[in-house]
Amino acid sequence: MRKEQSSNAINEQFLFQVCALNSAISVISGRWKSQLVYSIYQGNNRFHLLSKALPNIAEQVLARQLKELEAQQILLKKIIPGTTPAGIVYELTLKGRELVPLLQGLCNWSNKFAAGAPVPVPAYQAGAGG
Amino acid sequence: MRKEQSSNAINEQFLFQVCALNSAISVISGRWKSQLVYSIYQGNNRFHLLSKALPNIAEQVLARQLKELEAQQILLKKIIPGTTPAGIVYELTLKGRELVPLLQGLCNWSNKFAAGAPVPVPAYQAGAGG
DNA sequence: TTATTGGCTCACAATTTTGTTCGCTATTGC
DNA sequence: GCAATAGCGAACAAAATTGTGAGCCAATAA
Repeated sequence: MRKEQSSNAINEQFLFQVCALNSAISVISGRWKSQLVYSIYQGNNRFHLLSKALPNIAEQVLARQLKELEAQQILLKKIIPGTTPAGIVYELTLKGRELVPLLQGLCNWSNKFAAGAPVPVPAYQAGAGG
Repeated sequence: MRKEQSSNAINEQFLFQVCALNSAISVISGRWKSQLVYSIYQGNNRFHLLSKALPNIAEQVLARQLKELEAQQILLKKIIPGTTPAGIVYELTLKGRELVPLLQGLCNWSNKFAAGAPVPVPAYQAGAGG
């Protein structure tokens, strides 16, 4: 549970006020979270599909992270009628869908500068070999 | 210190392998971190300037976060010669500079969907009033 | 009757992150 | 001799996140 008056929580709130960037980061920064968003985007829109796509995640953790993403309005749950036990489909909201290209941007950025990747050279240096 | 063999650490590594997205998230997700990148980008390139820009951060925490950002090659330190005590300038690397627009994207995304913001309406619904 | 399915909730333990206290460098100025 | 400056490092405490063990629902198949 949150302490609300801890320095930690106060600093978090402070950052939220400084720039919405920090709220965005806090939304996507939990373990599994952005990967879940991306997995759902790819069509793994059921609990067991996500479980299969990310074999290391415990079901309890999966449930918790999904719940948080729902609270943050990144996704929503829809009950599939006439199934037993009732199945649930996870769908990205507009907010969630618009997050995806940003995540892809981060992915590309990370790949570009990964260890072992060819060193990126600024344009004005490229070919300036002597 | 890291435990390396904890489920937590193993899962983190697992996600790093699934997609570079997860490495990117782990780079920017510490408290203060992306705000520091942005502050440096805005010209607060000295320790005391950052301290002033973010009055709530403890100096030791600031030092630690800067050190981590340096280890992740987001920024680098340059000693100002002939000053006493020796001053240090923080500069974004290419990797750091290319992170900035992604952070701005996250900021815009967050603002767009913030509570109180006008509800974004998909194009095909806009004006479909009957 | 018991196991199985799909999706969870709750409480607690393990781990990690964040903040705090103390101290250090080395020079200038009072 | 002592404070101030600019920038930290180490060790520890507080808080937050993540993982784990147990169990629940309600129908249906074995």
